[in-house]
Amino acid sequence: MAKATIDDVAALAGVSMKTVSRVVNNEPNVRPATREKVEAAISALDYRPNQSARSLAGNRSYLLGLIYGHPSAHYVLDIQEGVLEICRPQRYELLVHPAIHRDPNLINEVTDMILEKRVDGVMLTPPLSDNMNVINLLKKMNIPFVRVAPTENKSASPYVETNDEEASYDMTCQLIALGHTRIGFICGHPDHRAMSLRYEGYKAALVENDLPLLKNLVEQGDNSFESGEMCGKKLLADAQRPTAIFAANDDMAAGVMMVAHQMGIKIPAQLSVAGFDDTPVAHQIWPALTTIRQPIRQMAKKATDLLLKQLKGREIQLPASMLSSSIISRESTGPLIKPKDKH
Amino acid sequence: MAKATIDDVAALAGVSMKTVSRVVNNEPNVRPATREKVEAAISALDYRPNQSARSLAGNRSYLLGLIYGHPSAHYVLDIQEGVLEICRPQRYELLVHPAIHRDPNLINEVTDMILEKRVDGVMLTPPLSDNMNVINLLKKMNIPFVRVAPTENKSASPYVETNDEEASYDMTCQLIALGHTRIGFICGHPDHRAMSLRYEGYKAALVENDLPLLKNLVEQGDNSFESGEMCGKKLLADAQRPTAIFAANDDMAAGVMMVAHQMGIKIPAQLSVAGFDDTPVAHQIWPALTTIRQPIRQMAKKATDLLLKQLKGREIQLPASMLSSSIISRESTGPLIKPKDKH
DNA sequence: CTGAAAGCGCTAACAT
DNA sequence: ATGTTAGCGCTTTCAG
Repeated sequence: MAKATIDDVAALAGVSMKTVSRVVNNEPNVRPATREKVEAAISALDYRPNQSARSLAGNRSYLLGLIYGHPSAHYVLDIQEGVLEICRPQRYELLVHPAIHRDPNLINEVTDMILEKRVDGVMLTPPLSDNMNVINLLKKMNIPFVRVAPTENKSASPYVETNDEEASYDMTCQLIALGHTRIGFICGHPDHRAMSLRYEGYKAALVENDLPLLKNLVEQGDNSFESGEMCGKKLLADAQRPTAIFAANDDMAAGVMMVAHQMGIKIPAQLSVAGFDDTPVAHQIWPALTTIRQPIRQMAKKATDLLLKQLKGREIQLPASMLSSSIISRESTGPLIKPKDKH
Repeated sequence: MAKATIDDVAALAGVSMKTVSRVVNNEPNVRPATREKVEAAISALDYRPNQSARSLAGNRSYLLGLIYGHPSAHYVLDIQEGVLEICRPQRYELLVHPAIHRDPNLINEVTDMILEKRVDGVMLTPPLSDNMNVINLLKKMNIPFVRVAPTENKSASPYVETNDEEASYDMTCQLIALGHTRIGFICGHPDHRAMSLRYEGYKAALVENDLPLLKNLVEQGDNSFESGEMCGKKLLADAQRPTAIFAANDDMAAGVMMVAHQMGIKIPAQLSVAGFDDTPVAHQIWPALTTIRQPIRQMAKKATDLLLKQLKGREIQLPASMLSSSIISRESTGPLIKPKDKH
């Protein structure tokens, strides 16, 4: 059986092609009786509109582009599945594009996506949400786009965000409430601007609690497990070592825990460790890691929603949408146990 | 500036539309001089062929479908990026479809992908590589497909595979060589057929080394960390507990390690633990997990290559391709330390 | 509310 | 080696 076309359906239903088109696209101005007839014909023939033809005639591709640069597989997949959950029912498909941040070829590839694949809209995830080269290109091409968790130029496009800084502040306060005053912090990759907000939250909590910001308690990592190990080693080598370490992501926190284990430092009795992201490793590691969970999938869904609304020409009055992250308390953090004081 | 079309290019180059088409598609029978003229016009206008028009006229979508059901984000992303690496240069794009194994709606969704999105070819990853409903649908629809690591009906399509069973055999032998004779095994999800090959490898190694297959040393997990914890608890509660445990994936191995830590069992001094997959958790956990790494990305690349060859009508003489997995030895396994014998 | 006609930008088949 | 002619299956535009 050859694939049915819109003409076949029209013939079977005894209407014109255009009426079938109206039914398929849920357009108004079709009498219920006519609609039913057409729908019957559609299912009888198992008719499915040919996307290529729709795209060509309608000058729309029904394709969304996702450009991602995040190193974490879970983050990416969560975003991806969130997007699909929203766009599939509206007959939009997704083209995924892994991008290496700072890749000089990126601009070319994005141009290709727009000109050749004709994507109707684009989504950017961190750290690309802050990549001005891409943002400017998208604006120049006049193609709708949304960003997930941008930290800069927020007026450039609709976006969704989460309260990274606040969550980080809360986590730090929680450590302070447990009695910790020497709290180390491991910063994330400097290219990933959202990471610096996490550091801001840490600093704000110290200030709020009249704790000094000590330079030798802050190390610069790059989001990798290995950098967590290196920073952890430096922090823990200090005679006046911290009693708690808060890393800007879970991988680095896992690195700290690895080093602590190797040095025979007990967690959480002698050292509390906290991370950020709630990746799977967080609950699989021993002891299970206290961390912060971002609403990744919800952000992706909301962002897709904003993007599709743009495509449909609706003005977006509220370009931003804030979704909350939450602290997940596990076993890697605990109350400060004072070392025996000298008498 | 409006987007240039093939007519614009033809006009500028002073040739016919068809000649431009020939150049764009790298077809033969174009004089070098003509080709150059056309290429000059193409770059002058920054012309990019409209995919929708190509698809409609050529009755091809230049779209590949990836249907995945694997629970691990890294596995999926690795596959996805491997596919893109090969298909992008050939101007094919990828449509991703997360599928819940055994979802009754799956057949409908796949039908949609084929009929509506008109994908030219499909790739199936485990455990969908063995899903006969999908395989039969694909055959009925007469659409080319490849499978990654199928375990059954290997003649149904071209495929790529890895030596799971052999790797599992090797790992078990390695544990035996370290002196272990009571080696526990945690099986994977029964729906995931490749998992049972890992069990076969374990059994084969026991037989080869004249070791008994003890029922109370084998537990049934479901690939999750939590099931690893449960099975680990059962195995370790035994008075005659195993001195080594081999889990069919890393998540379950991590579960065993968690339980061991909680019970105060030292790894690897009192218990060796091995996993399978080399997920990130394997090297982030303490002590780092001995495991097996599959050539996921290479399998995806090879599979994409096979699929594209099919699409181009070349007969595939060698439908299968075997890529080797390898053992990654880390700190979670070590020699058997005999408990002090009673005198 | 419904329909007829005219393309969208390409490729395929067949000239030349 | 190059050009001509017809569509592909829809949406759009404009008429009724």
